[in-house]
Amino acid sequence: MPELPEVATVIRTVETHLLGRRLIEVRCFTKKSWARSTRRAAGQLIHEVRRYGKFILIGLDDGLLAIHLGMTGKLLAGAERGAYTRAVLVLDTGEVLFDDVRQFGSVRWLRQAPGHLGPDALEISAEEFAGRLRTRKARLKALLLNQAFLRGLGNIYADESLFRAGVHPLAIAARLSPKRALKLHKAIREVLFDAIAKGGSSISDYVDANGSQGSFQTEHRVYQRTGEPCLSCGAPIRRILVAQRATHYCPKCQRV
DNA sequence: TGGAATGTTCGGCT
DNA sequence: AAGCCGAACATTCC
Repeated sequence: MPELPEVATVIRTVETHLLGRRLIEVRCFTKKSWARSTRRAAGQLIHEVRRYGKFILIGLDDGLLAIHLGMTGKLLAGAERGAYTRAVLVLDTGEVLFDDVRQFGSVRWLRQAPGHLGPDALEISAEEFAGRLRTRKARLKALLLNQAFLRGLGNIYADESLFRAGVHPLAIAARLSPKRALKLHKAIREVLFDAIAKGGSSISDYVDANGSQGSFQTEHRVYQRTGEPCLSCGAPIRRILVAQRATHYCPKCQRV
C-alpha cells in the first residue's frame, strides 16, 4: 500500500493528531525487538512528523520513531484496536494505531534518519537524476525500485512513471539519452504530485489515518491493466517480471 | 490449490 | 563489483 504518495497522505492526515503531543509509550504486540527499541521513545514530546522516502519519521526530544508501512501497514487515528493492530502510539490525548496485516512494516526508535537511501524522488534535480542514471548499467525498472538509488518510488509509480515518459522498463539506465532522462524525471514528478493530490492509490486496502481511501487508482494507465488497451495507442498492456516484481507497460508506446 | 499482492533484505552466483 | 536471482518474512484473496 505505501509508496511516496500514500506515505505523504498518511502524514498529512496523522500529523494533526501527533504534533505537540506527548508520547506516553509505544505498545508493541508482535516483535520483541520493536518493544526494546521503542522504549526509548516513552515520555517524549513530538516535535515533527516528516516523510523520508517511504519512512514516516516522528521527531522526538531525543531521536525519532521510524515507521515503515511495508506492504499493508496503516496508521489510524481514533480507531478501535483490532486483530491486526501490531503497535499503539499511546499519546496524552489518545491513541494512534499501527495496523499491518502482512507484518512487513516496522516501528523502531532511531537516533537519526535511516542511512544508505538515495535522494528523494521529489527533491532530486533533473540534472542530478540524469547524472546518476549515466553511471548505472541496470534496467530502469529495477533501478527505480532501488531505494538506495532513489527513495520513494515503488511498483505502482515506477510503472506509471515509465509509461508517461515513454520509456521501456528494461531499458538500460546508462543508455538513456539525456532528453529521455529529463522526460523520465518530469514524468516521475508529475505522477507523484498528481497521486498526492488524489490522496494516493487505494488498491486493496490502503487508507489514510482517518480511514479514507485515495482515488489515484482510477488514473493508473498501466499498473494492473494487463491485456487492457493502452489509453494512448490501444495496444494491449503487457505484464512481465523485472526484479521479481510485476511490471506493466505498453509495447508500442514504450521503447527500449 | 497455487499464485499474486503497494516492500525490504540477504546470500549466492556471474 | 555491479547487478541479478531466488528465497524469506506473513496473510489474504481469488
